[in-house]
Parts: sequence; structure tokens; C-alpha cells
Amino acid sequence: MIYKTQKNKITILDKSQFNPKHILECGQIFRYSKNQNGNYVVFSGNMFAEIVETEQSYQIITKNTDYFVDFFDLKTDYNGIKNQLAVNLTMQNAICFGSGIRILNQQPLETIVSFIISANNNIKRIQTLVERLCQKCGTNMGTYYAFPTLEQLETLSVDDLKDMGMGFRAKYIFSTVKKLKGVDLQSLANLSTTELLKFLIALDGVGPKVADCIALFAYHKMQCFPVDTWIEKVFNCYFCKQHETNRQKIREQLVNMFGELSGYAQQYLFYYKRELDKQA
DNA sequence: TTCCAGGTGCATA
DNA sequence: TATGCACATGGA
Repeated sequence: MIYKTQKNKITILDKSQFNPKHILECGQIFRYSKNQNGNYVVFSGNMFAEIVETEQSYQIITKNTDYFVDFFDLKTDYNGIKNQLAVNLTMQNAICFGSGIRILNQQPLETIVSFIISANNNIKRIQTLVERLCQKCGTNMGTYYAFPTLEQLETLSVDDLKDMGMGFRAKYIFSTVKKLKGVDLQSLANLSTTELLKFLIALDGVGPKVADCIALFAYHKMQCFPVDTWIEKVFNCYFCKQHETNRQKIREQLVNMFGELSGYAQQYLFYYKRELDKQA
């Protein structure tokens, strides 16, 4: 066990398996920030947690300890996963670079809307737009705004969403919110990965890549390998001899390579390539 | 000014 | 089934 829980606090005992910078900045979540003490603060639904580093541990300060144990996937041993993934030099480098990444268990509605916003967008602007959505119709929790409930999202018109800067995604969000009325999003976790992806792709603004992200980050479906512009770059750079632009074919090859660990591999590679190019 | 960003939907062949 | 283009916005 890499953690222990006390009242309002989770202590991470093995710092090598938990790195807040890598976990939060690897592109799987958009609602986090640093507070005045320089500590990461992360928001999920209407909850939040502050992460404090000490010499020998990380401490996750929150009123919702059980929720954040699951949110940070703390019951999974990532050392074994990393050993299995280190099949070549690129993977070894990516794992070393992103050591301490964990795949989060995020809330379905928040993940669906956030990744619809992510289409043809950059991460900084996605963060701005998600935060704007929370401030526009999410519940005021005092020091922050919760992610809106479906009922709160239903109050928004397409023009409201356009005024927030959602652009061409406004009509997708509007339509998807209508389609989700009456759907038990938690129960979708019981579907097979294929059935879940089929359901998600039927939503407006959700194509194969966004569906993979939702299945991975909200439903922990590790057979999914979202292929975006960065994975296309990393694939062509390190994993094939002939340049490939067909993202479906790229996905097939990568899933064949990593199987049930595809989701983990994807996140290490995405973070590695994106940060490397940012530094260049 | 042009290109690009965690793509999708739609028309066309 | 495959391909090409339009779609909002803002930072580099």
C-alpha cells in the first residue's frame, strides 16, 4: 500500500509512485491550479484537495478522503505497470520522464464536457473555458465553483455557450446535454469498452478520440488509446518506418502493442512528447 | 499574417 | 468506405 488515510488527510508513503506535477499537467485534467503556498489544488465535481509535499511524503488534504483515494487511483501499483510497459528505449525514456503519473478516475459528466471542449483546442484555452463554465453556472462553494450539474448545464442556451467562447463546440455541448438527460452515467461503467465507446460516439462533438479520452479518464478503460496530434507525432517519430496519418491505423498498432495497458502507455507518451517539444 | 491546438461533422465521390 | 473541408478562438 502506498498510502494511509487519516481524518481529512491522505498520506502518500511512496513518493516515487505519485508526482502531482506529472499527474495534473499531463493533460488528463483541466481543473487544477497552484495556491498562494505554491501547492497544487485540484478540483473534481464539487470537491477539492490540496497537495502538500513534505520531505518523505505527499499529503492530500481534503474532506473527501475516500473519494480522492479512488480519484488518484491509489490502490493500483504503478511499479509493476511501468516494468511491463518499458518495452523499448522510447517507453523507458517516457516512463522515466513522467514518473509518478497516475491515471485519474474523473467524473463522467465533467470529463465528457471537458473533452468536447478539447477538440481542436489547446490545453491552456481548454482550462480557461472549463473554468468559465464553472463560474457561469456551477455552484459557488465559497472559494471556488463546482463543475455544473446536468441540470445547471441545461439552463444554458447555444448563445450562452458561444458568449463564453466555446466557438463551434457550443452546439455540441448544448445537444449532448440534452441527450444525457435521464441517463445514469455511473452505470455505463458496467458496459464493455466497445459498448461504452459506441454510446459515447453517438453524442454530438464526441468522435473516436474524445470517446477514448472519456472511456479512459472517467471509466478507467485501459484498452483505449486516444490518438491526437501529439500521439501521431510520437508514433511517427519512434514507432514506425513509414509515415502514417490515419489515426485509426495508428491506434490499432499501438493497442496491439500495449493491450490492456494501452491507457497508461498513451499518457506517458503524450506527456513525454508534448513537454519535449515545448522545451525545444 | 499564418499556423496550430488532446477533432468532429458533413458533403462528396 | 475514404477524403477534404469548415468550424471559433487566441497564443506563438
